[in-house]
Amino acid sequence: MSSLGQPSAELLARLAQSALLHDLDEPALRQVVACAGVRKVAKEAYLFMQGDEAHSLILVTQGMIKLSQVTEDGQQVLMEMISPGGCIGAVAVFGNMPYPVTAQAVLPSEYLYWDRETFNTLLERYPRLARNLIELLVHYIVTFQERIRNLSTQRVERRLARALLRLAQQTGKKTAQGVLIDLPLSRQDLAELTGTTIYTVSRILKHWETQGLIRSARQKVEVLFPHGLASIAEDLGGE
Amino acid sequence: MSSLGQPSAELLARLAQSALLHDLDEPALRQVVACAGVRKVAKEAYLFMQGDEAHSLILVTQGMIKLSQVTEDGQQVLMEMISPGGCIGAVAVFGNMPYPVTAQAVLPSEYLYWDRETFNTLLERYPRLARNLIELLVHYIVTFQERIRNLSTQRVERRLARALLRLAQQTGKKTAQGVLIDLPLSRQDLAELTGTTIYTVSRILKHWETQGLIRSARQKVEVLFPHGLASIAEDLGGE
DNA sequence: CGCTATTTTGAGATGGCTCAAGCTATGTGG
DNA sequence: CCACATAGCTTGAGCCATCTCAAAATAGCG
Repeated sequence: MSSLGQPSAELLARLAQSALLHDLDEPALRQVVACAGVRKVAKEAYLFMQGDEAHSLILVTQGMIKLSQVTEDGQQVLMEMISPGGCIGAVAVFGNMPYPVTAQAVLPSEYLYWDRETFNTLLERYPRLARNLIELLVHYIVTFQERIRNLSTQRVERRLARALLRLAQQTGKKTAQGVLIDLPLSRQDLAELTGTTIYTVSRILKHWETQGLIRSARQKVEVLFPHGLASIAEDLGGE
Repeated sequence: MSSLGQPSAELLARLAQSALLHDLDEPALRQVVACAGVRKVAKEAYLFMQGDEAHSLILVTQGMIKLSQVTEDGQQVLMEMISPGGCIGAVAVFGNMPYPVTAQAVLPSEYLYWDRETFNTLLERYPRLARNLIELLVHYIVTFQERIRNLSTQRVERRLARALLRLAQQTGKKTAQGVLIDLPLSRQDLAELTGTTIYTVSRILKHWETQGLIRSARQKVEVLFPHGLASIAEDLGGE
């Protein structure tokens, strides 16, 4: 394991803002970080595959990680895009099960990791850490409930609008024209994220493009008029 | 608050098997239970409404509680049926937010409850409790992920088959002919659970009934041939 | 500069929704 | 104890959002 050595103040400061490590006191934070390993991965690299035995809990510090699942019959479903500060593997590590998802870097990425036992020890030593973990899990639950609501009751166009808005907020980068979703994002990804097909995604994006709501290209979507998308996402008859 | 007084050994034994309280040592269990209140509610009664401020964490001991959400545009979605041993309110209490669901008893029910502060104190005192809570949340996440997969990739018939099988397993009661899902379960409930309409549910159930897979009546479904349902649920071309 | 992955487009099929009625247990008040 | 009211369920017909499949158009990349 490539250890951290002496973490920079800058890194510590950023870690102190992550969902997992926030509000730990200074020594606790240092101690927890000292137990972690670091790793860099190239774009496209897999951190682990669905079904792998769960060695470690991961905290993303750079890049973007895509979590997806395969159904029994081989269809892909994109569960989550994890940006820096986000956490991976909690379900597997604390549910004592193999990883339920496959994790793949969609950008060059960097992360800290703790192995199961190490983290469990830390968890008992620092109640705040347990607390953070609980809140993190709760946050996942709320997100998933929302997604279930959307899938159950909304049609594709609205689900797609919501997905884009969420991504734009999570990874958006201001440009001259609007907000660029700053990662390679294929039609395939969007389809797996919203429970539809690439054909439908393509048609809807095209439609929005002619309305000037977005601009899209290969693996790229730029939101030009978030308000317009929002009014599709929330109904109430925008346009 | 109506306190428990001296809990019966029988009750304690049952509590010791619940997801929330299992594997606590005897004194811890007693202490935790001593801090709880008890309450009984009639069939149809609401424990709380979506949006209410979250006072308490609830552990169901008798009956059956239905958790549902309303979307912004007023559509109902049934999130979960909680049977004895199950826990309610964790998301709200540990996410520091109002209840994200409405909880209604579908059978005469009974439950223990702890208020937020009390439980938080207990949580710090008994690491095992925190552990259980984490596992409980993880279990929710896994369940919800599965539901998202189903909604994203499977058609209604399969989703319905899966829902019935799960319910039969959770609350099934052996009868002469098969397994009766032992609670009032309307077409409406099934529709909200699987993201479809009562019309489609009705047609599918009817179809299955002519095949002898199930027997259904007003608010009632009895699974006669689970294997048949399972082969629909898993495809692989049963029949 | 040809290859391959991605995206678009078209045409057709269809699962599931909508809406409108009719049906049937169940319970209720007279 | 009956007749009516009601909540829950079924049924039919039409429609349409979305999927499927096939094929063409693009755009990076080696």
